Amino acid sequence: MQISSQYLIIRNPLGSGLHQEGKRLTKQRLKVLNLFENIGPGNHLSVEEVHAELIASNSKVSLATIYRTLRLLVQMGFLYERELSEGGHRYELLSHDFPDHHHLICIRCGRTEEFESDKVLEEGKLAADIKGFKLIESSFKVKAICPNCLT
Amino acid sequence: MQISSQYLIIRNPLGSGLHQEGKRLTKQRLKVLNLFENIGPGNHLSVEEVHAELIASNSKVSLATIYRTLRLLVQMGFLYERELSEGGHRYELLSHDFPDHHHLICIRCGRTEEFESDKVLEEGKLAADIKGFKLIESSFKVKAICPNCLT
DNA sequence: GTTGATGCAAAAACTTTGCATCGTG
DNA sequence: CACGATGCAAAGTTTTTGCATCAAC
Repeated sequence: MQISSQYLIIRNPLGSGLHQEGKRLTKQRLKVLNLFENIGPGNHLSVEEVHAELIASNSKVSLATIYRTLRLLVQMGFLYERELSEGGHRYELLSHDFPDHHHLICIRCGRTEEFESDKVLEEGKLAADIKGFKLIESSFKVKAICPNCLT
Repeated sequence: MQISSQYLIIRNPLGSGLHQEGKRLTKQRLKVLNLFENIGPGNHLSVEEVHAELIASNSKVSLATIYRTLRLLVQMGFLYERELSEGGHRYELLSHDFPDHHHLICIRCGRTEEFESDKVLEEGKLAADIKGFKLIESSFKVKAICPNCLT
C-alpha cells in the first residue's frame, strides 16, 4: 500500500499539486491530463476537440468542466495555451523536451511557420530570473507578411 | 493644392495603402487610426474602449465597423493585436520607436512585467528574413510564476 | 460528513454577418 | 453612378456561472 501510494506520487504530480491547494484529484481532471499525455507534447487540441475525444472514449465530461479543468491545468503548469489562430484557444502538454513555441505568422493569410531559437529561450529564462519568477514556458510570435501576400 | 495632396500622402500612408487594395479611405477608418495616434504607441485599447472613446468625441461609429476596422488596420500593419489577458483583444499603434512587446506573465495571478531584449528582436528579424517574410512586429511572452504566487 | 467538483442549462461576453442605405472615388 | 463601407439588428461562437447533486478526502 505504501509502495503504491509512493509510486502514485512520483509519477503523478497532479495529485500532490492539487492537494497542496486544497483541491481534489477527480476522474475528470485525470482524464483530461491523460488525453494530452497520450497525444504527447507538440500536438494541440481545442476545447471542443478535448470534449469530443473524451466522449469518444466513453468518458462523459461536460464542456463546462473541460473549460474549468483546462484553466486549472494551465495555471498549474501542465498545459500551454496557444492563441495563434482565431476560433478559440488550443492547448498542448508542456514538456521540457519541447520547449519551443516560436512562430512566424502572416498577418494577411494566417500562414504559420515554426522555428527554433535557443537565444530566445535563454532571454526568456534570463528575464524570469531577474524578476524572481519561476519560468514555466515561453512563446515568441513574429508577425510578418509572407511572400505570397507581398505580391 | 498639390502640396497639400503630397503632404497627405507622406504623412498618411493609410490612404494610399487602402487605394492599392481597392479599398476606401472613410471617416470612420481615419477616426479609429487617429485615436491610436493620439494616445501614442505603448498604450492599448480594447474594442469597447475604442467604441466608447469615439462616442465620447461625438463620432458615431458602430461596434461592427470598429471590429471590421481594427482587423483591417492590423492586417495593414498599423496596429498590433495583444492577447495578454482575458476578456477580448487589445490593440495598440505599431511604431518603429517602440518595437518591443516582451512580457513576463504570471500564470496564477496575471501580473505582467515588461522587458526589453534586442537579441530577441534580432532573432525575429532573422526568422522572417530566412523564410522571405516582411517583418511587421514580434512579441515574446514568457509565462512564469511570480514570487508572490510561489509562496 | 464537509466541502470542493461536476453537470446542466441559462446567461454572458465576444464577434460576425445579411441587408438596406450611404458615401467615396 | 458603381461599388465598397456603414449601421443596425440578428445570429453565431466562445466562455462563464448559478445551483442542485455528486464524490473526494
